[in-house]
Amino acid sequence: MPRTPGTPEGKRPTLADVAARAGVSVALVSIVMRGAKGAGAATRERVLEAAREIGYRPDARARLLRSNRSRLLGVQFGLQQPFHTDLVEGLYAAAEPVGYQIALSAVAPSRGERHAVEALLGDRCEALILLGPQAPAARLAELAAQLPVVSVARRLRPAVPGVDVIRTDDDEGARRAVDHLVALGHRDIVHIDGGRAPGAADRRRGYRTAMNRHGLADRARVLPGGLTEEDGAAAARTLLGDDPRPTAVVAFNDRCATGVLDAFLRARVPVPDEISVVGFDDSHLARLAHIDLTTVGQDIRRLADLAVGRAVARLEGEPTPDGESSGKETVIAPHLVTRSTTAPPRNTP
Amino acid sequence: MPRTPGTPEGKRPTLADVAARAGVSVALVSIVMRGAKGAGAATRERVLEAAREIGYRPDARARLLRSNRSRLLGVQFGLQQPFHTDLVEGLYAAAEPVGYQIALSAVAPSRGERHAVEALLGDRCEALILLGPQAPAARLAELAAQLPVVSVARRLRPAVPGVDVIRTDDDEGARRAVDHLVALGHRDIVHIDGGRAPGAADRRRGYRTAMNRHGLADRARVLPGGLTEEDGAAAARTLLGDDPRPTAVVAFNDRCATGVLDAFLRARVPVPDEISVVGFDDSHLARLAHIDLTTVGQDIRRLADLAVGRAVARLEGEPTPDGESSGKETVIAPHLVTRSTTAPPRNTP
DNA sequence: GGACGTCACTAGAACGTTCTAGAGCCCGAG
DNA sequence: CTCGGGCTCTAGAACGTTCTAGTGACGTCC
Repeated sequence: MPRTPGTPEGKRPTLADVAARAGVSVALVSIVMRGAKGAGAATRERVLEAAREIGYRPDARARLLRSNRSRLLGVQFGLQQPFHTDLVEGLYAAAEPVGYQIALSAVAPSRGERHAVEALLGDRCEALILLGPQAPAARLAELAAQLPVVSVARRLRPAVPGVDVIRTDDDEGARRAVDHLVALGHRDIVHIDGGRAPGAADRRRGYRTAMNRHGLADRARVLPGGLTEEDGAAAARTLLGDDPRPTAVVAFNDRCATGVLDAFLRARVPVPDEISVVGFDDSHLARLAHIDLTTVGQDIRRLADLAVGRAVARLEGEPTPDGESSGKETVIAPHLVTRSTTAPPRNTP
Repeated sequence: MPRTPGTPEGKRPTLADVAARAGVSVALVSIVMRGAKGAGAATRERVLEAAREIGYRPDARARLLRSNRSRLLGVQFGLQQPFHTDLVEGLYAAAEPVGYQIALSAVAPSRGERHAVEALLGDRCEALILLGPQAPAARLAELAAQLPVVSVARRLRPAVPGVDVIRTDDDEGARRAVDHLVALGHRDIVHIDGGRAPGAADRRRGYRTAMNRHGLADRARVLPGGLTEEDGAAAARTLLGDDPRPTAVVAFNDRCATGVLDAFLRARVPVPDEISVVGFDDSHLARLAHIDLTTVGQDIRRLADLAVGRAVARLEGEPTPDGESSGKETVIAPHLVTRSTTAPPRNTP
């Protein structure tokens, strides 16, 4: 087995090993490895060479232990949620340029939020970025007392002190979906909601507001849904039984919309000819050529950038302007992505 | 802001703080916190009480730094791959009872495997569990020289010294799919493959073997596919153009199969009446009521258990039996999950 | 020619744990 | 009574880093 020669078997090389080999002090090696100033060019090269030779790799933990900064952002996300995984990718990208690392902790059926957060805290993360957290406000407040907490995609009403919120304007998103459909000529527009999921209440409200605004209050109808394909399909089956069927559906999210699409397809109800469908999230799913779903896009890249930005701002000074730290909410405007699942209703008056 | 009183603002409590409060030595607190023996019942209670009062939480990093064990298993996975996320959940579950933690590092378009692994190594993981790694064998060998490496779902031919492999018998899986279809009466069975994806070659081979075995060698046909819905849909569209259409399709995985299903649905080709479809993985997707896909199930729970088991075995002794450590391969048998996308062909002779 | 800067480098103390020795105590066996 | 052995507990040294406070050596400025 290829093992670097000169290194005691099984023990990974440390600063001291590099220092010995390069004939300098440990402190100087530390300086070189960090790229800090205070080392001559020639020595620097010599140290780097020595490090390369024995395969030195800095020990992140020891490093963090000493410098009381871990430069670690803890991210809690749902393993099965496409929107979350997209977001995680954005977070990685956003954290690197500002010199932070991401520590991931997944929430899954067998692993609750509590567990996930405990792991992150044990890892000495400096701040927490929680994607769509379900924890009660009190718990979030408790966490915020210990370290900066950013909630992404979960609105907090009333605001929780110390918890920043980054979210898409769900309300506005649902309104845009309705506006789009109305502009196409639809009047019987139904909403399949997301139940108690984060953002669901806002989207419901946005839908109602828009319907009212267009004088369609009496036609507004909200069907209980959820965030999986299954929920969407179930709701769609309900719609299939209706006699004057609605001509358009605004679904809670893309997964839900996909379920709707599928149910219609199976029932031989052509989309968008007989019924239009709008999703929410603009996830990978929606973009697949064969689905090509009209949807409300959340600016994932921006959400991620802002989440990291807020956390970092809290960490690096930002001298808690008023009072203590009130918990700032940043709302991003969504945008409608028009694809092929929406069209004017068949019998436009 | 609620802050634990008695603690210096902004600094998290340490063993020393607990010790001071409980009036004992630091070492004793350490003993109590670890649940090690060597502390009296009364003192133990008193220490725990003190810890609770000031909100003490052990510092994982310092802990690991000292005891040269990190008890950390580094897991590399693809953010967008349902099969991987399912597996990750299983890994969490498998690691906990044996006293190990999981450190996650995601691979995404913007974040290559190299990057992901570097992060894990920096975190001082004791072993690496790589889900469907694409890295060249040489790279894996290099890693294996430093620490135990387990490759899940990627076969290594020839075996890489020091790298254990845990995988499903892809070959057998594809054979079972074909057997099932043949038993139903199908003869024109096409395979939509996974290109260069891990496992694809084996599934292709299994398909061919089974076709031969049933005397259908001349009807065997492999269409280039891939691992996304899009790939499946594209291949399905090709099939739609055929005049004597095949009566059954074995897709590389569930996502691919879903794409196939969708394309057929849109073309008004009823499944399974006119054509049967089999997937691979038995992912969440396949189980959705409205998809209800016949598929080849991989025993995810078992794969996860074994992966953790192999890593731990390497770590805890297992005195490298023969020679050095040859790299052990464990192959799990897949099972066919019959759902509603397969049926006898319409015109059974 | 002394005071002062700057530059390259170093010694040694942190950081928050765990671990190794060993100290003090009480109890029962001889 | 003494000895050994078990308990409970403690002091202090690790672990691999970074940071603070230097030490010399060499210029530069009046």
